[in-house]
Amino acid sequence: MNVTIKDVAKAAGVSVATVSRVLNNSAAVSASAAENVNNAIRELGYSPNFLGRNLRKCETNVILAIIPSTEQTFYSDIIRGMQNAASESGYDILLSTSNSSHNVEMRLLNMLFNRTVDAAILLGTQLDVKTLTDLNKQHYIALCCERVDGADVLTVTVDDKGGAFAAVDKLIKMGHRKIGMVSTSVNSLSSYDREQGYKKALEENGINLREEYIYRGTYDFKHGVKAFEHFMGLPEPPSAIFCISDILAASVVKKAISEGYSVGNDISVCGFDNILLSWMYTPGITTVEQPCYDIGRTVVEELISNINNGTKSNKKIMLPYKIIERESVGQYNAQ
Amino acid sequence: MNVTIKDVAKAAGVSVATVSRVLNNSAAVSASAAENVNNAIRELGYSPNFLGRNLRKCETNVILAIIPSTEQTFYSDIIRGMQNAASESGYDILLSTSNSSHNVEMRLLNMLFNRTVDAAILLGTQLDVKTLTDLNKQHYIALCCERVDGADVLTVTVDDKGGAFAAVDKLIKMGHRKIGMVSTSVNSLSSYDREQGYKKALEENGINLREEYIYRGTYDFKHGVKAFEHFMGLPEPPSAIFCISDILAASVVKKAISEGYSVGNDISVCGFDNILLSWMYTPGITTVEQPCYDIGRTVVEELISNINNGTKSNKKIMLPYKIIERESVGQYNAQ
DNA sequence: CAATATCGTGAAACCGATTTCAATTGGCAT
DNA sequence: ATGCCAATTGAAATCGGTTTCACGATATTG
Repeated sequence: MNVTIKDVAKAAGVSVATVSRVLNNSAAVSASAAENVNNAIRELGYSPNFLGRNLRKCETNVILAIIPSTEQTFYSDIIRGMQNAASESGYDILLSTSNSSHNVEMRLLNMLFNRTVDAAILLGTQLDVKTLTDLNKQHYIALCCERVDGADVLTVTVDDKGGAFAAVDKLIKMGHRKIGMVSTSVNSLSSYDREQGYKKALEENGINLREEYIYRGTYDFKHGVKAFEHFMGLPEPPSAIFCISDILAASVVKKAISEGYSVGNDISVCGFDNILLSWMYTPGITTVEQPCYDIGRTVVEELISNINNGTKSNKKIMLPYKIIERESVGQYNAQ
Repeated sequence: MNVTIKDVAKAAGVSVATVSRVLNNSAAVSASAAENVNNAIRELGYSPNFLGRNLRKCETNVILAIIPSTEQTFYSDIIRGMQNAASESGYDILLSTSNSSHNVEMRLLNMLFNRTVDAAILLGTQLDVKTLTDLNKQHYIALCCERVDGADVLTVTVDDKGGAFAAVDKLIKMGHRKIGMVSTSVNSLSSYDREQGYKKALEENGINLREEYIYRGTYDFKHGVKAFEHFMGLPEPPSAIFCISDILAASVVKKAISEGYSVGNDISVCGFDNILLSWMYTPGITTVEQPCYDIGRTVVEELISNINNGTKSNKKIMLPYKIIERESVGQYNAQ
């Protein structure tokens, strides 16, 4: 049924070894033989079976990227960066979603064990430090966007703490003293780091931390609404709210508007990520931009460099953020 | 270095054939032999190499889904549906993005030729009818969300024309007579079908079609802004605007608000897709919902059924839409 | 001119699994 | 005790490539 390298060899009147050499430019082949082979390939419509090839070479040139969910447009540019970097080295990126499920993640990582892919990139993971470190000893893996404390694994993230610090510091410089934060209670170090940045900004500006000003929920947009309700129920509601994601920020903004607030005047809201939504919203949402494309490129470049050199650099790379000013944040005005 | 089936066989004191039988439950193996094998597998930490396995079985149990871009959250539920349906049959879904590039798409489809995957699903494609039909003769492929006229290929979409008809008919029933449409000039039949639904609704309600009421750009959100400017520059601007996507609708709404319009009162805007954004926007955007999860499930179920039966049903399946009413559409009020 | 290096080539081993086929074993009926 | 059948089992073929190695032919060197 399918045309194999043997058929090509027969049609070209050469051995399979010669065909293979032509396919891979792996050794000198006479011009006439090469021409015969190429003609045969064209005539027969031959395409090499990668299962045979990969089995022999013990490599697939495929890198698996596991994303928690496709719900956030956030990953779009990261993936583009990954794919560009990968294709420059002859690799392909395959995506799969884990739905933040430990079981699904393990099932997907099985593709590493069974050699379907050469490496895996985890954009957020449910695995613990030990599992990750062990995994990294046997295989090529990397963490992206979400670090894991103590895991000795190649990791590329934005400067979460720095970005949060800069955003909150900016709010303070604009006169805000009562600043709420919408964070998560889930086991996520990016949230934790952003909280640290928030706290540092308060501290450096001589503002006391108030526990009731930190709301912890999940990444789900519904928690933006709940956070806003919580803050506005306080005796002294904050005049500005810093959110660990644009989705949560948009949700806070929506609720604020529906309650009759003028966002950017009565209350300021700042997000994180700079996804399309923050640009499109009315009012535009001030946010901390992640260098998504570069994050994607960097993690793949480092990973392929490890593969090619047979090393495990396990670098921890932190890329710079950028503050994007829009209309959802304004000068503090005492009423 | 790596532990193979041979190592397991040696450790368990049986032949590789017996190990294989245990791995696949393919034939009767004595309880004692099975136990030895399982112990050896556990002790050695053995995981079968799928390249060898797949090479021999001529199957990978992997389906490739090619999405034009990850930019639109729209695909999230479709992919979830695909993955659920796939895993029920022991398949995995791999995603890749083509960035709407013909070249990238062909490079990805190469995974079909080289047997890296068993089948491919195209969510939008740059390929022409002949290429698709030929491809479908040699391999298992399917179209999802975006049909191609005349392509004899399994296709699953929403009822684009029906959804657009219902949305525009609703606008008319609410008193609107001057209705703009934001469409695309790109080669996309979903846009075309939605235009047909728009035209049909006008016709059935005895409203003359005005060419200047149809703006054609691309899917890029910037075209929402341009469309709005175009419409408002007309001598008789429309009182309602129907958009072929929520992204474009949100962009129209943003521009309208920034121009001082009260969306839902001064002007009505309706989208298509029902992505998260349409819910989160202020005002909430009235839209036509696609049954994304079911679309994903259905296309995978049909595809796997084709693979298992060795058939090519090439069905054209159209799933029902649902109108979601929010605040961006209101009764026509003559000013 | 002899000795040696280089080039092009094919036969065969190999990657790691599955599957066919034949052989061995044990149980049961006669 | 003999014959027959079913249940286990392993040797070997196979999937489709890549790569090693040996060999003959040609080119280069002293």
